[in-house]
Amino acid sequence: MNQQSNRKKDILTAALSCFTDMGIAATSIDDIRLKSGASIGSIYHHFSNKEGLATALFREGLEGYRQGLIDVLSEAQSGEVLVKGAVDFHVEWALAHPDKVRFMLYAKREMSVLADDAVVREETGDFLSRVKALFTPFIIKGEIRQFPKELYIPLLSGPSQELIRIWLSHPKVIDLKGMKPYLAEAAWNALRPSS
Amino acid sequence: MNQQSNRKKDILTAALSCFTDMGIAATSIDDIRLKSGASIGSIYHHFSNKEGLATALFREGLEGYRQGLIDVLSEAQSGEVLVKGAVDFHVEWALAHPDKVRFMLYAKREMSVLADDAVVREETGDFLSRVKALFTPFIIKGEIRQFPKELYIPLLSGPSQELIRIWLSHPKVIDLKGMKPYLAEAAWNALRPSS
DNA sequence: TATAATTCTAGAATAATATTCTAATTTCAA
DNA sequence: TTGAAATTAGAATATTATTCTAGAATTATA
Repeated sequence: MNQQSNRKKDILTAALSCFTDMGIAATSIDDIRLKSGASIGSIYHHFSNKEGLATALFREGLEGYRQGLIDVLSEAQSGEVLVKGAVDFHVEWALAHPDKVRFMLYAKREMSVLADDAVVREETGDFLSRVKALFTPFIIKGEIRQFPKELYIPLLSGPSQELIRIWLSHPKVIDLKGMKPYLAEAAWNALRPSS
Repeated sequence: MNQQSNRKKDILTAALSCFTDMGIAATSIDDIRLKSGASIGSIYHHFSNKEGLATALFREGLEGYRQGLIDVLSEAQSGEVLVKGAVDFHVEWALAHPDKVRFMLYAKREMSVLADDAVVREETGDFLSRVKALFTPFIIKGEIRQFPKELYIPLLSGPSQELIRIWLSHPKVIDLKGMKPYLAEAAWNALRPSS
């Protein structure tokens, strides 16, 4: 039970590493076999195929990010702390897991168009509901401005997300950590009441 | 000379359509052959391989977007018009070319890690220089706030970009066009002096 | 206009790679 | 201890990308 889990995790780790280095299309199952030490049969036992492997990685990353964000948001006592805390977490997560971010950002939809969207959609729906529940009280209290609901995520994380994207391409040039205060301030300015 | 160009364009069009419908990984050269009417030999005559085809599509899209943006920015007479015009163009371009946007957003880095980055980087550098030249006078005049230079693009287009991303996944649910005023206002608030 | 050179097209032949399949081996519960 | 289930292995097969050779179309040159 332990050996098995490790083997599965080894495959995921090797795959993420290969995907990061060479891109999904360019990494062969054999590359993953060599790097993970698993056999072809073992890889196909644990994952349906290359796409299934990519999907598993994607979901694993998403799950970690979402759980962390919910934890941070749950503790906020004011609208400002909520918003700035979310931005801070977002950037810190990227700094801590650059490979996962790169993979999730660039490799996602590539693999197939719908995949198992049933499950992914449900998880996404749950996540959005939970985030909404954490924002709502502050909107009602007037600490956060009211917007059409689809705008909250773009206003909150859009600039951070865009800077992270640039940072992934030019890690040496961009001081992502140093930009955190600006990003937090910008998000708060966009979401605070009036102006 | 005319027949040839058409053939090449037909291949690009068919490829974009296949990539949009099934994803890059899942479309075979044979799919592109069938949809374009070109032979395998012809496809490989015009493009080095599947990745080269994707790269050509990516560059074509980028070129169109960039040229259009430069045109819009060049006419702006004030900081506010510059910023809001840029956001407006960005969103309108997505509305007009959803397939290209989807492709560029999701399919890009997938294909290979560096590809012909020499050329792409140079083009990107030129583009950024030109954009910078259009912003600078307004920053000097004090109509646009001074920031670390890597922040302008995220603050300007981050929220729009993020909403577009969501819109591509849920086109029926999101009223992208209707959100334009909010996005323009948010960008202007982020970039205008003081607050 | 004739003809050489170049570009383009075609599809069969080949190479690379993904996936399946059968047979062990290991793990775990009874 | 034993048998069922899970896991591993790698050879066999299927799929797909790419190359190659030959011929058709176009363009340039005389």
